Amino acid sequence: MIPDRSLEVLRAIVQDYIASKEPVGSKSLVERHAFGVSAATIRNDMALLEEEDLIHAPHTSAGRVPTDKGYRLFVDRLNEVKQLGQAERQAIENFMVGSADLDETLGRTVRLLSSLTNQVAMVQYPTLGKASIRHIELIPASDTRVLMVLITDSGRIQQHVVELGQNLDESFIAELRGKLNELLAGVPLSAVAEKITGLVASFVPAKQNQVQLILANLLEQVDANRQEKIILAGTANLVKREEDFAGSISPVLEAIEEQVILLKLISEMQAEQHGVSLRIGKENSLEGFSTASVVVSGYENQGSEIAKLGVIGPTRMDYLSNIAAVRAVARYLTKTLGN
Amino acid sequence: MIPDRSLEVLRAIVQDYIASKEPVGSKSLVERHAFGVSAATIRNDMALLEEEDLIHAPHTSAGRVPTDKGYRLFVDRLNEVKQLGQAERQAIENFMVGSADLDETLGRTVRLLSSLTNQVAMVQYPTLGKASIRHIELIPASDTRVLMVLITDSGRIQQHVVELGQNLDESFIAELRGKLNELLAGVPLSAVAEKITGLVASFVPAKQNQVQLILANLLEQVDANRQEKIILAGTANLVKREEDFAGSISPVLEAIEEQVILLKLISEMQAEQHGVSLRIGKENSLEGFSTASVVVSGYENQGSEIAKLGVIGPTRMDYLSNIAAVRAVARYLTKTLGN
DNA sequence: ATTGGCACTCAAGTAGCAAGAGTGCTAACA
DNA sequence: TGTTAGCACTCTTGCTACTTGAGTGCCAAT
Repeated sequence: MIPDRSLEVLRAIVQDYIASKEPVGSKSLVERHAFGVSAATIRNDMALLEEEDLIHAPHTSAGRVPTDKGYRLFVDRLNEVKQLGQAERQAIENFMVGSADLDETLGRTVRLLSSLTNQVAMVQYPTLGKASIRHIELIPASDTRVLMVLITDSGRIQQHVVELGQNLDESFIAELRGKLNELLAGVPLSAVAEKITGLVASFVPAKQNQVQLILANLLEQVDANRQEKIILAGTANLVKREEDFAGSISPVLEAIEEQVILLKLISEMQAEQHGVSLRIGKENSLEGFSTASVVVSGYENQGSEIAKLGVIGPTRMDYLSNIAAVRAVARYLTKTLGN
Repeated sequence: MIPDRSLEVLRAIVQDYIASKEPVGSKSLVERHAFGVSAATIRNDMALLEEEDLIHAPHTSAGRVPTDKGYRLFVDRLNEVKQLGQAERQAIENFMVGSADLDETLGRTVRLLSSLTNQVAMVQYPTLGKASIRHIELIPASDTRVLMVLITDSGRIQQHVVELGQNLDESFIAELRGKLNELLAGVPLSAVAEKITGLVASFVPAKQNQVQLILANLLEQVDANRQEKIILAGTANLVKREEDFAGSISPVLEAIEEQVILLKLISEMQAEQHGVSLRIGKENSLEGFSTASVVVSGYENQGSEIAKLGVIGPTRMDYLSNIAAVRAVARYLTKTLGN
């Protein structure tokens, strides 16, 4: 087992390294922290930590840098997660107040998280897997196009324009709207497909191809809810921190431009302690993320987790602050969504 | 006046510099281009160009680099703008096909432009200043909330949720919807405010505060159309080209994160030749954009320009290709919007 | 277990040097 | 007058060698 003082040394190394971004040596360590022992003793402890693969010396005669494993131990066992300061709490309150619809709320959230952490922030749009349909509206949008609005009981509103290719007939649209709502109100999204089988046949043949079109579009929209979406903010922060990433940041940049990669990344992360999930460096299964860390938390609506949010930054990040920020923002978002 | 051959030399310098990213000297110039004269003669020409502030030597014994003024002369007088290649045209077609609503179309457009130019691309959402209302829809979204959908004759659809604070009354909503459409169908957005004065008074007192709420929201949405919006893609390209920017890119990054700055930048650019507007380096009024160039073109709907799109990159960019791409994408977008 | 001492290593900075690219100028040339 | 060759000069770049300083690892003494 690793003795207590060695763990204290590890904690000091992580803290100093995050603060200074320079490998930290035994001498500066004893200067900055009151260990009550000499540098030579610290060196012995450091040798032990190195053996355990918790720290690592980039060069024979350089100071030490925490390894991924070292960071992991640091966050898991050596620290209480900070509470946010008063100023930050205030900032959150100010930011979130007065958001009306989901788009705006999530937009504000992601910008908030980015400015709070100075990292790249991401917010995933809620998945509607468990949601059900509250109402479907069909509105003529032009001579041949109809706007379909899908409202779910999670409060999400989605709209899409369907091109019918021929002049539309108000009464027919009204009829279809009535039938759809009668059939689908309260139906979970996952059950929509089976519910509407047979609906086409209930219309006069002349209208069947239009019905077909609209239904296909409806299914597409329901499906689009499984195909998730992420919004980002603060990508500029990545560049400002470019040197913090040991290697190149291009894999990270590419991931950020590719929603699919980010979604995969997020979906693999299940909440751990504090309700927050953390992947440090090589813990990320993703190739090229070996110098990046990801902090993610789920947020909820009506008691169940609907999506996730988090930040991406260099492994050399301030884990405690970032975890605190992600957790706090997730809570506020949950609260905001609950109205 | 500057002799023809000197201008040829300028063209050659710009081309070589864009290709190699290295200052270009007299010797390599005669090797790569068949001028039919010796390097010494070229040197004389270069001295002339330098006197005119068209090129500049970073160091006494280095090659020359075009100045902003040099680039300007190059694009204005020394070249035909390229036509896009077959492959690129095909890419545009493929990209744009099958976009249904405005959001999606613009989203595709901006990604297309980014991948075509390998620069940061931006697309401004259409301003609806001249548009008029086609239809207003009010849809109950939950017990106390109503969804307001605003459809304009430019095909744009906007939706917003209004919180009424008390249980809503279907027949009242229907009445309001009827009155609103009767009053506002075909009315230009700019005239909405005056049209609805007095509408509140036509309702029974018990409903007036709800009407007030909804109308306030309607006006807000109409106003939100003046407050413009820009979407971006390919910010990662900026980082890849970081070295291409002489100084730091942080001002550019900040501008990109701040919609307001971008909007200001764009709004100052009026179309010049080829329907494309170009600002090179210090021509940008914006502080910190002295190493960036911006290429912008307007796009149209129903014959009038409704918004702009373009790219941002280092002054050392391939102007001809980028201008061609921006122009082509703007045309395709105009075509797509015209259905 | 801790400590002081000491030899050793390595990165980073500095100085000197040679090579190469490019310039400006001048004098000759067509 | 425009063009050219030649040449001295400048400046960057890369290389090498050297020094310095931070930091280590080990050992013998406490």
